[in-house]
Amino acid sequence: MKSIPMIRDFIVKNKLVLIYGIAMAALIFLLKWLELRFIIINHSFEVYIGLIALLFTALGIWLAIKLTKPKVRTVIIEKPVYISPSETFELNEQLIRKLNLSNRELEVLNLMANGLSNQEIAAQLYLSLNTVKTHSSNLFEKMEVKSRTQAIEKARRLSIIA
Amino acid sequence: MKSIPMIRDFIVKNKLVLIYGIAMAALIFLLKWLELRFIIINHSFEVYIGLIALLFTALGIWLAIKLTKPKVRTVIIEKPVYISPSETFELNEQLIRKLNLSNRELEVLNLMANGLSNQEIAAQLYLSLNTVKTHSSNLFEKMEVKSRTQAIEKARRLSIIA
DNA sequence: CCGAAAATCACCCGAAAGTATGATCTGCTC
DNA sequence: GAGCAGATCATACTTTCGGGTGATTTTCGG
Repeated sequence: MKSIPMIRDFIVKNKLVLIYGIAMAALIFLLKWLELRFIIINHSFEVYIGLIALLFTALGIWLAIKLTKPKVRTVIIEKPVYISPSETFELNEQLIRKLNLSNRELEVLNLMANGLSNQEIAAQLYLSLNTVKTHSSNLFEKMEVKSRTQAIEKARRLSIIA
Repeated sequence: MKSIPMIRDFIVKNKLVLIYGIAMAALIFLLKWLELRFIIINHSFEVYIGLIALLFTALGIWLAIKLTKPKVRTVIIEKPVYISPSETFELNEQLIRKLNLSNRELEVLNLMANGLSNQEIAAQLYLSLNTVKTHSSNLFEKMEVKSRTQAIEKARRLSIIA
């Protein structure tokens, strides 16, 4: 019969829940007992409710903390990945065409990816700051991103830039 | 993806909460049944108590989950190294060590490189916006850059991030 | 246990980034 | 020549970033 091992397995897996359930039952019966014992506590009803609330809040906190998985120390694993120096990188022309990025927008994108600010890009391309902003705004809209860092990340992911 | 352990963790947590909720309900209904069967007492009172207990247990769980510091997870740094690595490799090692970036700073750097805003990084790491700013400021200083895009670019160039 | 480093958070402020809108100007095509 | 898209620039505005400073708490090695 498999039922015995299954039951044991169930018990092991749900040990905490079972323990808690039993504790719950005990607590509830204790409360019932208290209630019966001090049946004349009409005046301290609010105190009673408050105690219940406090108790069960603590119980919830305890439960959550108890069942939250143990803390794990942060470990830095340095994992060297050797890659070939041969430039297998190809600009994804098709993708660029699909995104419908203009030349200027691509230039701006590349300079962005090199860490240049809008002001520096403007100087590099002999444009005004406002023009760079316009290009970058249009770029973000076409790429469906909301910031230069997202644009850089997506462009790299799509192999639009090196 | 770093998010997967967190998602799994979230699911696990909720599963436990659900299990607990069901157990609670079962216990309460059992109690009610017992009460109806054998005792004649004011009904609404126990229902009220039960609801209070449920509510505040949920509150406790929520509080604990919300306020508990997230467990730190492993930071895996993949370092692509080009062939003829005898010098480049050492150089990167030295640079990384010389830059003396802390774990948190590296985490922030990686999330930055994924295009996240400071606000999003704060949410991801369960930090305040101010803390993320502090980390990024320290990061920029250590890396000798002046903006997040420069940090991303330099980190890529130095193979500190993928 | 103590001190240093790391991590956390707060407040203020200026700079940069990003949004929205509109206006020229140019080159191309129908 | 009309229409159109790209490029250019502007103004005005909101949001985000980054620097500076100071503070408390955690963590960890000696």
